[in-house]
Amino acid sequence: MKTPLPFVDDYLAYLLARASHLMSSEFHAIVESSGLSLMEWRVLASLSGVQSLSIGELADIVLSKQPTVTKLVTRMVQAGWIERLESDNDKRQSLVRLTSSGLHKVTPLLSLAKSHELQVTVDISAGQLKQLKKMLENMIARSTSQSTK
Amino acid sequence: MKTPLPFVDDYLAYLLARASHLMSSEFHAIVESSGLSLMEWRVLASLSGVQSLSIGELADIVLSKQPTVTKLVTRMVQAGWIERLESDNDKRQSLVRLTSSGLHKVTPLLSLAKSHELQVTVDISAGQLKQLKKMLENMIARSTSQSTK
DNA sequence: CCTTATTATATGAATATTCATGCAATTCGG
DNA sequence: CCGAATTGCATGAATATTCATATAATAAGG
Repeated sequence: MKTPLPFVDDYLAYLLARASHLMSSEFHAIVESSGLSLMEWRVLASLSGVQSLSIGELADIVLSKQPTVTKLVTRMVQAGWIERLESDNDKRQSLVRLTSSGLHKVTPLLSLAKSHELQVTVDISAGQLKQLKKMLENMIARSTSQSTK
Repeated sequence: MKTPLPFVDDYLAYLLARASHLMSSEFHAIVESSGLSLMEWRVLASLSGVQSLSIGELADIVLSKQPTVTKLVTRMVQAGWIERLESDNDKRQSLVRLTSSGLHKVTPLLSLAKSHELQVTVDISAGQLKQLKKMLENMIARSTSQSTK
């Protein structure tokens, strides 16, 4: 039944993309019943637990381009979930933080995300999961160190 | 130096998204010098080694929505890399296959993709890499079996 | 068969993303 | 310090994606 896909089947970039897309879109079903898009969820989750982030930091974290995030943030400010504030250190920066409304919106989702992760990884042993995460972290760390060198 | 990100740091969906985004955008630098976007590369790679794929199959494989793929395919047909043909079995389907121009375009990239994978995973042992891929495949397989039940 | 539902794709309007660029604030050399 | 280069963000125009829907072909039920 399974279509053989000569190239993509064993290609790591594709497996990562597919697994990522899978987890995100499964969780999207949960997120959208809160009236949030995936990108909005990512922004709120990124902001939870920190004082504030700049547009640039946010763009890096949510894996989007700066103009995209500028406009996304504008919409989310209008929705009342986040607010802008100016930086003391660097007046070029536009900092963003959760409002209490945004915090209220994202808090239940943080738990739901964790329990979704448990569902998805139910067949993987704790040790294996730790290994998996460590390999992903290493791949990510490798690149950030390379770009610094 | 590393910003602590309370939520996303240990969240599997995020690690996958980040690792995936990383590999794709690194390879994007290679792909774009061939004048291809990432989605165009995915389409060509998906079509290489198979006779043809329908729009729907393609949309599933390249992780996009059907209308997106319909329009992407239209552009790629105009560029001469792929061609449409009609299905004998089901006249609703619009099949797509590589042209010789498309094959010519994608062939060198298939090798480059493999060698890029080797670079990215150089710090991971062969056994670990196999494990990693297996876990990703299992996650993917789990979902497709669930949606069928 | 014939009707009804379903499936595969296309398409137009609405929305979002991206590219190029501009401006203001900061940093860097000398 | 001062000018030149760089950085951070915003913005408008171009492009791409998405949603809703339409159409045609197939499948399913009686």
